[in-house]
Amino acid sequence: MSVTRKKPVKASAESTSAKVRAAGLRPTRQRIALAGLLFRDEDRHVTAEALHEEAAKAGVRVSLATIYNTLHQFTQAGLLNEVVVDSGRAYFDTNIGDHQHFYVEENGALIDIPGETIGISNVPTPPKGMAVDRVDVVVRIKRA
Amino acid sequence: MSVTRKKPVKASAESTSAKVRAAGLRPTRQRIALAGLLFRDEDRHVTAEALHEEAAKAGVRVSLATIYNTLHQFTQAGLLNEVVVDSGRAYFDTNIGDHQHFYVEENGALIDIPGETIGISNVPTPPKGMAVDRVDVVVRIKRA
DNA sequence: AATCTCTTTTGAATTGTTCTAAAGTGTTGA
DNA sequence: TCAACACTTTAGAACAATTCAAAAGAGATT
Repeated sequence: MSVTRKKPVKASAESTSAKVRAAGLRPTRQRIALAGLLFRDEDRHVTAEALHEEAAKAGVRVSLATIYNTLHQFTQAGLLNEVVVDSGRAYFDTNIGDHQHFYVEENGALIDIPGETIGISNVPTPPKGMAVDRVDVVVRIKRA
Repeated sequence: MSVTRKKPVKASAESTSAKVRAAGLRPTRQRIALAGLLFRDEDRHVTAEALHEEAAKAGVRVSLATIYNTLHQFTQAGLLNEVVVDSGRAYFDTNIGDHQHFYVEENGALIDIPGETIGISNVPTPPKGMAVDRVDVVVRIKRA
């Protein structure tokens, strides 16, 4: 069977607002604008700094503090996932489904690996009283 | 069959010195002391800050900058592995063999998972011109 | 011991992120 | 519609982790 690649529908301003509201957050100018940038296209990966610049280029005036607040709120609301690949900066991923990443250490680029690609088996039972939150797989790649 | 758990031999001052030298580094007082702390016992995980404190308690005077230098040099020499589980601080692991980790987000603890436990299959081919450097698996756990 | 090179150190500098207090804005009910 | 309130945003300070730079110190080699 062919893999069903969900082509995201270009979100309208209204649906973006609705999405923010649905997340339990007030649809403020900033949040709507950032959601618009984040969920407009294909799945994407951003750092706070990168999104800040992108917003600036798009003519949206948002403070860096708000970028951080928003990224965390969206993450908490399940709209984003945080990806840990670098001790030094945080990446946020609009793809909240089960999947993994290639990480190009050289330039900090992240590339999605569809969730059904890699097989992970025999994840051991956590210590008493603990439960698995999630299993992260990062395939670090470099120039051949 | 039973898993062969290599019980590390208590490294002598001489062998520690030799280990540092073998790594292509001058066996200075600081490096020998840090190697002594790091490779004395079982496999262990440290942060720069933690090792700094530990050294202080052990009566070894080493600057934090040297801790960082040394951890990186040891890593580059293949004596340590860096583990990325937290965008915020770097962990170093004296276990340089193939294995994975449980990561307790709550308190930042790392727990080794023997390399032969988890099965990873079908790691996809990296983009043209790239090669897999390594595959990291982190099992994030939390209080049940 | 002289010399050369590699190391360590201190403290400043950077980077990424969070905090704080004040000003601003969405929402609600009269 | 507007007041009133709670939630947000903002600028800038504060922080934490790490790196850098210049000068002093210490192995190695002769």
